[in-house]
Amino acid sequence: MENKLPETEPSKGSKHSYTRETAAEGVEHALKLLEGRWKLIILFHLFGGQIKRFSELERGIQGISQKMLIQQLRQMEADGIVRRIVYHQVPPKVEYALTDWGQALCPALDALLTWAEEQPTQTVQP
Amino acid sequence: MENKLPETEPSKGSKHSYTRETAAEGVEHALKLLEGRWKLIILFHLFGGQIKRFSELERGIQGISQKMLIQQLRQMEADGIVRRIVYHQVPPKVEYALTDWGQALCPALDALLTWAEEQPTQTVQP
DNA sequence: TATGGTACTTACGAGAAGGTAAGTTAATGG
DNA sequence: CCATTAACTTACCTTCTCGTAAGTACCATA
Repeated sequence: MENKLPETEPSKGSKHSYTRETAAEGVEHALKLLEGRWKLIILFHLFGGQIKRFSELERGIQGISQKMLIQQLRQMEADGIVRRIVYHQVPPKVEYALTDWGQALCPALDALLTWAEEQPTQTVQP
Repeated sequence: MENKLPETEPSKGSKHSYTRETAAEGVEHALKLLEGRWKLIILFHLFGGQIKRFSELERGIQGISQKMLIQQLRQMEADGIVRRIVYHQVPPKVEYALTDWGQALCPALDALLTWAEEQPTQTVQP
């Protein structure tokens, strides 16, 4: 049984070569950066070069707590996805933006979104 | 500061149009299908049209328990990613393969892998 | 001296996810 | 009659994630 897809395994043309294990690890590593109840929504608030203050994000994201907002932002900052810009003022002002690499997530998320759109409707047999 | 990426937000050319919230939900939905300690490694064992028995997967995946293997396979089956082929024999024989849609994950995972490869090396300031 | 605004930080608890180990089923060969 | 084999299933426990709620620091203003 042959399959007609142009690619049957990821990374056929990559500069790296992967085994099943290292490819899975690589993708797992990428997914770990995106896992977290609030990361994607934060990401989408910052895509397109947008720069937002902490309080703007807090107001813009329905249901998030300060603790979670800060936690997810800090993780993404540590991962190199988010840039933190501090103004030394009182009251404090801190802005958040994506790094170039963070912005580069777009096409990848787009591919996932497109894939998800094609999900066949489930046929449930009783 | 301008960013040079051709796309600044996901799904510019999609047949669907997304708000920040619906796009985030869509990607979250896609990620949820892939989350789980063992799903990716299973996926990579089945990519390329491979068909494997339960016991082959069990032997091929280092450290997985039967409980987890079955759990993750069943979830992916319910999600339409994995196909389950039962032979009515004793002792039992059950094979697992990817659906066409499951195979179509490849380019999306490839995009993620490529993105992850480009992660800049972190500069940690003491 | 008291109040407010912004960006955090901490303590505590509930629930989900994952691990280990043992049990179940059903036909077949000895 | 008993053991074997493959594919599960169940009970129980630990660990991780997330949520709520409250507190902190700093300076400006009234």
